[in-house]
Amino acid sequence: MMMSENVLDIFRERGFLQQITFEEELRELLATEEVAVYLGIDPTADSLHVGHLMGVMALAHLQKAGHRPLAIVGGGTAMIGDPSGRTELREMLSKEQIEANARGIKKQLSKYLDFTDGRALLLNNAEWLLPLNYLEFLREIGVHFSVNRMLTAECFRARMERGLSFIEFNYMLLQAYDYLHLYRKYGCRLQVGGDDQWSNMLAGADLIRRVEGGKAYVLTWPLLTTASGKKMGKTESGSVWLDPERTSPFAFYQYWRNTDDADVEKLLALYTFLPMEEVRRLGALQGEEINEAKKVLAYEVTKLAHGEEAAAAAEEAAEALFSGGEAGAGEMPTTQVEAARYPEGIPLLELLVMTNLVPSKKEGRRLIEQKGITLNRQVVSDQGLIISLDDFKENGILLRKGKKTYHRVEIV
RNA sequence: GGAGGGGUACCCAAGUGGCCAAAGGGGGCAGACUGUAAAUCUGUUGCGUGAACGCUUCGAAGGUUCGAAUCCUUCCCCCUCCA
Repeated sequence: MMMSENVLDIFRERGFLQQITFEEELRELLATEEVAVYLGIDPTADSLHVGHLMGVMALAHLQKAGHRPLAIVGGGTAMIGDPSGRTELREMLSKEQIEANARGIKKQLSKYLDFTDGRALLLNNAEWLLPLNYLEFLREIGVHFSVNRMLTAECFRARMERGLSFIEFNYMLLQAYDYLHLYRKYGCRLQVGGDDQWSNMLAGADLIRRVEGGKAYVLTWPLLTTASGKKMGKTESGSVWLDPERTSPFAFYQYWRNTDDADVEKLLALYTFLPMEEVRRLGALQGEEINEAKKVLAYEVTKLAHGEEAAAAAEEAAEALFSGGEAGAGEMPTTQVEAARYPEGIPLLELLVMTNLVPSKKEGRRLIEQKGITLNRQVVSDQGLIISLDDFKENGILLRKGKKTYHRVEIV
């Protein structure tokens, strides 16, 4: 296999490297062979969210470099719940639920990975975890684990304070077993994941060594928080999803567009495929100019997730809205209201609640009082405002909450 | 199983009979300033068409009282120490 650049270098340069085992050996391996690489994904919903994207990008880089991604949805392990980084017992999912989620996830992964001819695989670990026999498992796998050692692992230590159930304690064994299984069946020799998975992943590589005498590697990337300390992909209103039904491409675009100055370069490196030269150039822009970089970031990431057309539309809509123009009707959340139900016109407060712009009328009143609501770009000051049906233009009316939240209302 | 401590709003945390829809902080939302950034400052932060008032809310259910987050009873959950 011929490559000009080792994936590890790409990883390092773009910020995907936190910890790694046997770096030189792994580098050599990645340079000379096609390696099957394991990434675990939690199937807690039928869609990925931005928090998953780092792993997806990592796999994409690996695939581009000629390797074979194995994305594993933890159907079996989701029935247990990973204690890492959690303070409470995770909720468990039903089998049907997990299968449905896996289908949704695969569809999204296909935008980043090539699944044709088995060049990448999406597997459900329930397939090999469910048939396990407890006694056999203990004899085969359990013997290789030292409780003393496990307790020293960071992921359990944090939980010692609050208490850890036995079922959660077993999570490490199962994930280790996954790796072993993939090693046996697919010759998988690299597991990648977020740094919180480090001990679980090491346990797997260890198990492979003990049981099969095989050599397997582990690589983690840093856990990302934004400059303002939030988890990547989380907003106040919840996760930013890849599913356009959950997070519209416009909202998705805006999420990236509103990146902290300090994060732009890092995010460009991690979440786009732009050459690093370009990433650095954009990241170096100062003051107002860095907005250019944010636009590129938003456009590129949206393009990957939703396609070029959607990205362009989102960009255009944003441009129009923030520079005072009118955006196309399809690019922002829209609510349709039956005219017949409001012969007298529609009270604005009701509309605000209806569109989910505010959770209650009380909150709506507060917003109006604080000049936070705009109707067709006019600040509203009358809390009792009733919008007459004549005010609806061709495109309906445009509500704005604060500076960035837009919502269109049409009558039908 | 035994002994002790504790469950208050989105989170942390005060409050131990009325002045409590509940201090303070964090977070959120909005405004000003800006660049759709950050920082800062201001306002706001249970619901009901403003105030008054009403309704729901201090783990759950009952009870005492003119009046309960606060007192009593039972139950549930969490933590610490012991076995």
